[in-house]
Amino acid sequence: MANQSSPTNVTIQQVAEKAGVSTASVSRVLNNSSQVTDELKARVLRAIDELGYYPNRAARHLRAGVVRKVGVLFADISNPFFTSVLAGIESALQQADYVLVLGNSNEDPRIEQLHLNAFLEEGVAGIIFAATTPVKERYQFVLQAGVPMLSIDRTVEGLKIDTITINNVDAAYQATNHLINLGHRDVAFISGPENRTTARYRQMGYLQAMKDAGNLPPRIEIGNFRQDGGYEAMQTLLISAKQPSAVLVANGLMTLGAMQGIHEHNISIPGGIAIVGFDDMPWVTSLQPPLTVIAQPTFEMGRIAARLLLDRIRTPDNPIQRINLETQLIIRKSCGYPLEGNTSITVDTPLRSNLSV
Amino acid sequence: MANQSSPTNVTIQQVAEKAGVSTASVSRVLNNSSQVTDELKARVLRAIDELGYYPNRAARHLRAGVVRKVGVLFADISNPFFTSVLAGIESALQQADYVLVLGNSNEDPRIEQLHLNAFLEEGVAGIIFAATTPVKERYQFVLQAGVPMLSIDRTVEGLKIDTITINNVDAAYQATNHLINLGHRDVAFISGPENRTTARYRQMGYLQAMKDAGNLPPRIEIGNFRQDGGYEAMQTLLISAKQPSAVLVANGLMTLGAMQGIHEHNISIPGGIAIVGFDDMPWVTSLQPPLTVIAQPTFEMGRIAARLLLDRIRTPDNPIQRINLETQLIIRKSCGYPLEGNTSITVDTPLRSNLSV
DNA sequence: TTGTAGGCGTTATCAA
DNA sequence: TTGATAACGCCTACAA
Repeated sequence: MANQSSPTNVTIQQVAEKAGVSTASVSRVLNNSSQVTDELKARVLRAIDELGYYPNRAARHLRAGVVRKVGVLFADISNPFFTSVLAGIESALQQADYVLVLGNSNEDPRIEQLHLNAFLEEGVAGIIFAATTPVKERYQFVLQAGVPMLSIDRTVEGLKIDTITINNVDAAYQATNHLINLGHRDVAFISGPENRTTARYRQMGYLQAMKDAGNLPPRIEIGNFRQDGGYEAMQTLLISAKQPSAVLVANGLMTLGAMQGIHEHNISIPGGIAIVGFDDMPWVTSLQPPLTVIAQPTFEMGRIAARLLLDRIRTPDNPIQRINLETQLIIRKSCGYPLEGNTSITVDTPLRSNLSV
Repeated sequence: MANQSSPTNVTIQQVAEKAGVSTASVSRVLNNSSQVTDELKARVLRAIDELGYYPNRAARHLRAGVVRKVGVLFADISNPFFTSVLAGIESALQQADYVLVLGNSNEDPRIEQLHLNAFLEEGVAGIIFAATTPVKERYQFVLQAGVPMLSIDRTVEGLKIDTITINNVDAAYQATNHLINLGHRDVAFISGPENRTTARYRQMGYLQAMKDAGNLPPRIEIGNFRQDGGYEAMQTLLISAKQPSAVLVANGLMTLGAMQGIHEHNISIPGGIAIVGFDDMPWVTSLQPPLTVIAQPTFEMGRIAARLLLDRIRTPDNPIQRINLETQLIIRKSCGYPLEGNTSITVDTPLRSNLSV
């Protein structure tokens, strides 16, 4: 009894016939609109059940002109950071009865364009994305098509769209400061690709903190935001003439690579080297020692992004919002205790934000 | 110049008018079908460009009755295991020019039903899912609607659908054997929820290995497949009268929890306790020591699942396939070296499969 | 080669 | 309260 070409081919027509009513009545029952006799309603519902009827969204959408569907385009869906954000988005969309269409650009602007086009054709009501490039021209056509976009995690300079990020500068500043307060003077920074705004801003925070601490000499290695990048950057630091006594790593995957590098050199943490990572990922408490990290509210970030986008869809002309979320420096054991007693940061307490992007 | 309610509201009509041709001609250009004058084509394309026209998929789908769109419904999208599978699916779908609609059931059968309904309404051509329950009746209605399903990671007994899993029994058997060959006699197993087929099969493999090794006494703790579950199960084992000398953990997140528990008790690995985990996740090489694990081919699993489903969509009446993928025991440093010299397992070599589900 | 027109499944308007 | 019908945007016979 396999269905031929088109799945779910029972229509409102057939339901109407079976129930002995008009299609209009069936429609009314479906949308439980106002006035329908209980008797009629019952007949229709029975017919629906017996036939295994499902409304066809394509037809609904065509008719209504409005679509409860949102496109989500990430740059690397296997990065746990994005995964967690995705979970937040999914949660909010589901609550609002929106469907989520997912794409992965894999950091490739070409693939990104493909997905954006597919989203437009699919008729999504809005798009949440993490841009692969900072070139605003690549994204204009979506806005021109009347589809609102929301940029998450990264910013696209000059593009007038809602944006949700974390306080990158401040977060890196505080983390660096934490290390400096513990007595470290040689604090290195493993950064990310320079065309990524997150990398740039975090680097700014790091540099500022080093400067404010009396012009300590900065030391920066650039990684690729992936595990191998963190590993290699750490190698470079460790085999250099003068090893840093502490290091701040700009994202979660690179932190893993860096840890591996440190272990392989049999250097103790925090005795031999102190380390602060980004992202409070599931594994950080299982590392040895448990990691001090800058926690981003990833799930919340996704939730807020989705809500903001839905608002925008409803009221397109509201003022553009750029939301900057607070991070939290979570102190565990990878940095040790004060070498000089002057730290003011408390364990597990959110930081004040006194710097902003 | 913000668009009102409906996005992308320029239609084939308007393009036709602007180009001074009929809608049929525009359509022909769009689907670059056979015969159209280059001159006409050029005019149409220009009009399309100037108006920023995008075809409306709802209308197309309504017309065509067939949809290049697949639903993916996972039980926990923030579990990195699923994330990696998802990446594989996305990759295959994108290649085939299919759109991916994502849902997260959060292990809740009610939400699962909601998503399945939404998928049907959305008109997906097929569904890939990880079942929240083993009750086949919950899924029948999808098949009755003519939409093929593919079960991934888990099986739904009695449901005649394509299924793709790993050789759970064999994998657990081999891993347990590895520990036994290293001289361990008290090997515990941290299992998962009993209504999950993966947990059941892995447990079977463990029990069989213990039995085959001369009826070694098994010891099983049930966790929830999440991090806290692994932590608690490990606590129970460690504070018990007789600590096991080795433990096998049934999934990746629980392994993290177990590691944390071990570290907190200041027990050395593998000296104090040996551990083998499931899933070769990004973090396992950064743990101290690097973890010996059973690696599932997660990305490939997703890819194969997507391809299989697309095949099924094209040819619905082909015989049902149940694909069982090989795993690989990757030996690192969390089990130590042979206490009695009789292991036959090589580092990083795929295992033979001599047991099957 | 190009145009006309009907219909895909639904909902909303209007009439009964 | 219920029914008939037009329209959403697109594609494809069929006609010109």
